[in-house]
Amino acid sequence: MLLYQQIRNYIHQLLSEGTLNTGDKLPSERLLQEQFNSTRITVREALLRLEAEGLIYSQTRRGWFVTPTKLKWNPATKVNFYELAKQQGFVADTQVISHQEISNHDLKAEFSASTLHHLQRARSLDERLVMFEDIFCDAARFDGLAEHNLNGSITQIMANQYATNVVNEQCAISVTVLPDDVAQVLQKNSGTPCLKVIRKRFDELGSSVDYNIEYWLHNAIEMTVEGH
Amino acid sequence: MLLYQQIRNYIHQLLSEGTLNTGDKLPSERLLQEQFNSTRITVREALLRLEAEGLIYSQTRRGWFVTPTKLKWNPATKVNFYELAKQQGFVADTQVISHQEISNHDLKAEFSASTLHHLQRARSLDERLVMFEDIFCDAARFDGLAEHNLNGSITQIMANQYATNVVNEQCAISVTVLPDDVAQVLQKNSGTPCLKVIRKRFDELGSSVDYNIEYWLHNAIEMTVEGH
DNA sequence: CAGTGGTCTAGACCACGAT
DNA sequence: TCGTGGTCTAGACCACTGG
Repeated sequence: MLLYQQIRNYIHQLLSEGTLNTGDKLPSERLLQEQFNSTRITVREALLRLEAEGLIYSQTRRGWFVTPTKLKWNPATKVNFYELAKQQGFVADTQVISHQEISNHDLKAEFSASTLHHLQRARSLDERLVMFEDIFCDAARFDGLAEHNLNGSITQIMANQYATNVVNEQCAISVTVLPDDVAQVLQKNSGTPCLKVIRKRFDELGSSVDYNIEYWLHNAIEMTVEGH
Repeated sequence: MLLYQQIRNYIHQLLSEGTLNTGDKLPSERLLQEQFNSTRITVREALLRLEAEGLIYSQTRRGWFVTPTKLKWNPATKVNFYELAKQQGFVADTQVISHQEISNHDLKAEFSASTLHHLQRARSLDERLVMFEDIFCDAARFDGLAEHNLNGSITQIMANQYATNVVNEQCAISVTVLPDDVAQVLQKNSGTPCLKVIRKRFDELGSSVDYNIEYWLHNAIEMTVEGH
């Protein structure tokens, strides 16, 4: 059998035995290298595949760690992130990265408005950064948005402060890697795999409420969808 | 800037310029190595990230190629795979890998039946293998299933031959890598990233019709979901 | 300070694909 | 037969983390 597969199987075994548990640190690359009489290149080959598999993740220059349980999320419901996380035993947190109004946007197909809010946020579960989002919405319609607490649910602010309710939404979900600027915010290497979710949300009249782009660490989330 | 990022950017540029188009073969690893005065390890670092990004894929010992357009698929509708593919300009195909009846299954939670059909199929778009699925259903309820053409829509067979209609379904979607046996069927390396979709489908009475596990090449599919 | 992962060099052998 | 990607060796230097 291939050497990197042997190493991979070895880690698999440590995981299934319970020798390694959620959040634990793996043996260092150099230790594994010695143990298998191999080289770091080959050890990393195994570790990178385990990462793609969603079982482990790395923290730059700190080590490799066992991935915690995934958050189960249904994109077709109006989610309250905090509530959802709490139900599943996580402590959630949100931080605003930036907020500005932009006038030359390329979302003409979505918004007739010339000026949009552009809000960037990052979210974490149990202190672990797992998601980054860009939120775009009509600046005139949601005038003074920044005066509210942008760390919580935007949906709730829209409902309570602006009498705007989301009744419909479309998601497009694909697998890709974090863009470089997002990777930096989430303290990941550029090239880290992720789940990209583009959400368009509409009100009762069928006009756009907001347009969101979410990047989830692929090993932090599992999506559920119900049909019919 | 990092060398492997330079190489990655170079390929990005070839793609956006249109120098490289859908299905085209990339320059060989050794050619890129010379061009950047580097080594194959570093070139592969760049190529593997482009693969994770979904932009290119490799065919063993044939080369690296530009990924075709993704199939857009809504898991919450009753899909006819062929129809969907045709609408989007693909030629679809299905092949049965194996079919057997199993009696000691670990789907007790889903099926009270002691014996199940276990059908394995692979599907391709434009001759490119993109999906593998395991289908489980009650052997007694769908007695003689194998006598029908299993290359087409199972949903249709169930409706027409067994008066069974799916009215409800639950999907769980996550990112992982192809299991080794699946990778072999799809002619991929073990460790290739994929989208794993587990679908449970129910009839009017709320009992399980079938239980499917689908593995999609992550760069072959984009999912859409509508809510409310 | 020592230990870690991130990046990189300069080679090598192999099995398989195309021809 | 020759070119390709797949795997592997045996080192190296760097920037950062943690004690």
